[in-house]
Amino acid sequence: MTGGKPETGKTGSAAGASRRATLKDVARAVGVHVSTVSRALNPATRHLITEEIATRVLEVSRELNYRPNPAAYSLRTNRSHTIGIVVPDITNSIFPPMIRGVEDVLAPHGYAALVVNTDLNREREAAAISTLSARGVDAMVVASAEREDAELSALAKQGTPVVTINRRTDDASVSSVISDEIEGVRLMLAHLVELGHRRIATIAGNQNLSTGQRRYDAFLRNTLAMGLHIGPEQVGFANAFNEAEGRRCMEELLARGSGSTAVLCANDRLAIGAISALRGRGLSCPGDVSVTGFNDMAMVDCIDPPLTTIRIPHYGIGQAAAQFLLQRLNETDGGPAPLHQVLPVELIVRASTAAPRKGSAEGPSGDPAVSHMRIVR
Amino acid sequence: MTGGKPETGKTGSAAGASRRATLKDVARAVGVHVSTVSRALNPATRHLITEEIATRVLEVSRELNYRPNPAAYSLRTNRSHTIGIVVPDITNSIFPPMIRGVEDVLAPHGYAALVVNTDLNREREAAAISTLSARGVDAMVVASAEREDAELSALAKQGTPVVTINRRTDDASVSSVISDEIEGVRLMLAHLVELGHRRIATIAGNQNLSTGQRRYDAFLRNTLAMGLHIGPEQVGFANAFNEAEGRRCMEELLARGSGSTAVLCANDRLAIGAISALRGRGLSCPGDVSVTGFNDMAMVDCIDPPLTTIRIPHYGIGQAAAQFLLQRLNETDGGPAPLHQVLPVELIVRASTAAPRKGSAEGPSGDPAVSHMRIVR
DNA sequence: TTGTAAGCGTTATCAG
DNA sequence: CTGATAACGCTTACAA
Repeated sequence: MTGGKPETGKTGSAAGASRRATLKDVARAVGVHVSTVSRALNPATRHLITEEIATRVLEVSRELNYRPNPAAYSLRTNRSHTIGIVVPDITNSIFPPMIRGVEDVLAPHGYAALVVNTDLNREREAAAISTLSARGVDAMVVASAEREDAELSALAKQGTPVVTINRRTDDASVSSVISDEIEGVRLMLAHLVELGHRRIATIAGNQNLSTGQRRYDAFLRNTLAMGLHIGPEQVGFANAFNEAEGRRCMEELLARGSGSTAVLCANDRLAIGAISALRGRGLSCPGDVSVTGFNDMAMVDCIDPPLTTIRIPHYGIGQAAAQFLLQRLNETDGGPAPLHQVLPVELIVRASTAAPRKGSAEGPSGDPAVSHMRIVR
Repeated sequence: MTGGKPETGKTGSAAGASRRATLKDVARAVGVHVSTVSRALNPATRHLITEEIATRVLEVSRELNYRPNPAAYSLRTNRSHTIGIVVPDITNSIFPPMIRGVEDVLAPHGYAALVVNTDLNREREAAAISTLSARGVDAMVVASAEREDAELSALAKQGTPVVTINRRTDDASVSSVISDEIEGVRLMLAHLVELGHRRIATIAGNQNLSTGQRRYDAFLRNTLAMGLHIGPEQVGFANAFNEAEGRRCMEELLARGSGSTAVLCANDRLAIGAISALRGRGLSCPGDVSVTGFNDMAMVDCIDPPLTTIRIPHYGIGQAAAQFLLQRLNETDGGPAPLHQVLPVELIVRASTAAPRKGSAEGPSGDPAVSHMRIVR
C-alpha cells in the first residue's frame, strides 16, 4: 500500500505518497540550495546564513516534517549517534538501573543505545564488541568486562571511547566506573563485628572479575586488620554470581563445619542462595547464622529475611559512565587520560543479620563453641 | 593518534594506518570491480559470480577484516537492521526477559535492538516512537501501548512492522502478543474458591491499559459465573501498577471493611504493596487475608510470603513478537493480516494464599462473619 | 559472468 | 552569504 512506486518521474514530485522529506525537498520548497538548508539546520553553521532565510528554512522543514536521514549523516560524518551497551544479562536486575542511568543522560544529547547480552560467555562478549563496533557505535559501555580482557584493551587502544561499569579491567588504560567495594566490605565487616560476630566466613565471587577479586581482597585485609582469624575452611569460592552457587558454597561451608556465625557473600544472589541452603539444613537466618549481600538489588528488601547488604549506586554508575563518554565524544583531540571513578556505597542493615546466638564463639579466634552447624550435618 | 590524515593521495593506499577496509579495498586486492565483490559477498547474488573468484573474494575480505559499512548499506537499501524496543521502564523486572526474548531471536538474523524507556508518560511514548522511526528502525516492539494509542495506530497504518507485547491496543490493526489473562484470572479465582474463599476483593489496574482492563473484566465475569457476589466495596482501582498504589488500594479496601478474605491483585507489584499495607495494619498474609499477584516476576518466590501468582511467559512473549516481525520483515508485499497472539499462563501456588480463617464468611454472599478488618480500622 | 555508472541524503570544500 | 560539486560506501539496473 505505502511502499509502491511513488509517482512517475524519478527526479520528481515532492507531493508523492508518504515519502519522507529530504533536504532537497525543503530546499525546493524554500527556493534555495540544499547546502544552504543544511547550514541553516545545523546550529553550528546557522550563523553563516541570513537570519531571514534561516528562519524560513526552519519553518518549512517543520511543515514538511523533515527528519535528517541518519544513514546519510552517518555515512558522511562517521558518527552514528549510537552507543553500545554490553551487559552479561539484562535479566539480572542489577543491570537495568545502570542502563537507565546511561540512557537517561545520553538520550537528551541525541544518542540512542544498542543493548546486547553476553551471558558471561567469553566468545559472546568478543562477538558483541565486534558486532557493535562493526555497527559503528560512537562509544561503548560494558558491564561484562573480565579482569583480563583483550578485546576491551584493543578497543581502547584503538581509540574507541569505552568505559566499563560495575567491573573494571586490570588494564588501567580502559576507563571504568565502579563502586567502592573496599569500603563496602569494610562497613559490612564492622557491622558484623559490632553485632558480636567473631567467626565470619565468606562466599567469594569469581576471582577473574574485579568485583570478585576486590571484595575478597577487602575481606581478607579487613578481617586481618580487625584482628579476626580466617582459616581456609571459612571461605568458599563461587564460580558464578548466582543463587545456585551461593547454595553450593553454603553447603560446602556447612559440611566443613567452620563454625562461623556469619557469612559475608560477595553479592545478593549468592546470599539468597546461601540463605536457602541454610533453610535446607533446618537452620535459620539470622537466628543461626547471619548472611549479608552486596549490591542491594531490587526486591531484596522484600525477601525473607530482608537482606542486610551494601547499596551500590546502580543508576549513578550508569550516569557517570555516560557523562564521561559524552565528554570524551565532544573532544576533538584523541583523548585524555583514562578515568577511573569509584562511587560511594552505603550499608543497609535489614534483618538477615543479628547478634550471634548465646553460646557462640565470642573470642576472636577461639575454639568456636557453636556446633549447631555440625549437628545438622 | 588514529584518525589523522591517512597517507597522501586521496584515491590511494589501502595500507593506511587503521582505516577500515571498504569494498573498494578488497576489490583492488582481488583485482576485480567493487560490484563484483559486492555480489560475491551477498549470498543472494553469489551465484552470479565465478566460483573461483567468489571464494577469492571471501578470502581476501576476511584477511582485510572487511566489515560492511552499515550506514552506506542503510542509505542505499533503506534497511537499518535495527529494531526499536520501547518499554515503560527497563527497571521493572517483567520487561527484561521480554527484551531478551526479542533480542535472542533477532540477533542471529543480524538485527540489533535500540531500547528506550517512556516512564508511562504519554508524551515520552510519542517521542520515543518518533525518535525511533526517525532513526529508521526496520520494526518496533512496544511494551508501553495504551488501549487508545494514536501513535501506534498511525505507525501501523503507515506500514511499519510493529507489535505490542504484554499489552495491546484497542485498535485491532496493530499486532500484539499477550498472555492469556482471562484464563489466568479464572485459574486464580478457582484456586481461591477451592481454598474456601467466598468474599474476594480485587485491586484492579489502570483501565486504560489492556492488562488492567482484561484482568478486571475477567474478574467480574468469572466471579459472577462462579456464583460469587461482588459489591463495589470489594474493588479498588490502582492508578499505576506499583507497590505504592497496591498499598493505597489495600488500605482503602480495609477502611471500607469489605470483609473479604482474599484479594486478587492485577499484578505482583500491587500484591506486594497490598501485603505491606496488611502488615501495616497488623494483619497477616495469608493468615488474615490471602493475596494473589499476576506475572510471576523475578524474586516473588523469595519474598515473604512467597507469592501465589500467575506465571506469564515473559521470555516467550518476546520471542513470539520477534518471530512475527522477522516474518513480516521478509515479506515482499505490504503485509498480511495483523496477528494477535495469546500465550498460555500457569497458576503458581505459593504461600500467600491459604484457606480463610475459621469463622470467616462461608456462604457465597452471606453477611461476612469476618470482622477483623473492621476491628483494626 | 563482469564492469559501468547512477544514486541513496548528507556535509564539506571551494568558488563566486 | 550562497551555490555548485565532490565525496562517504554501498547496491543495482544496464551494458558488455
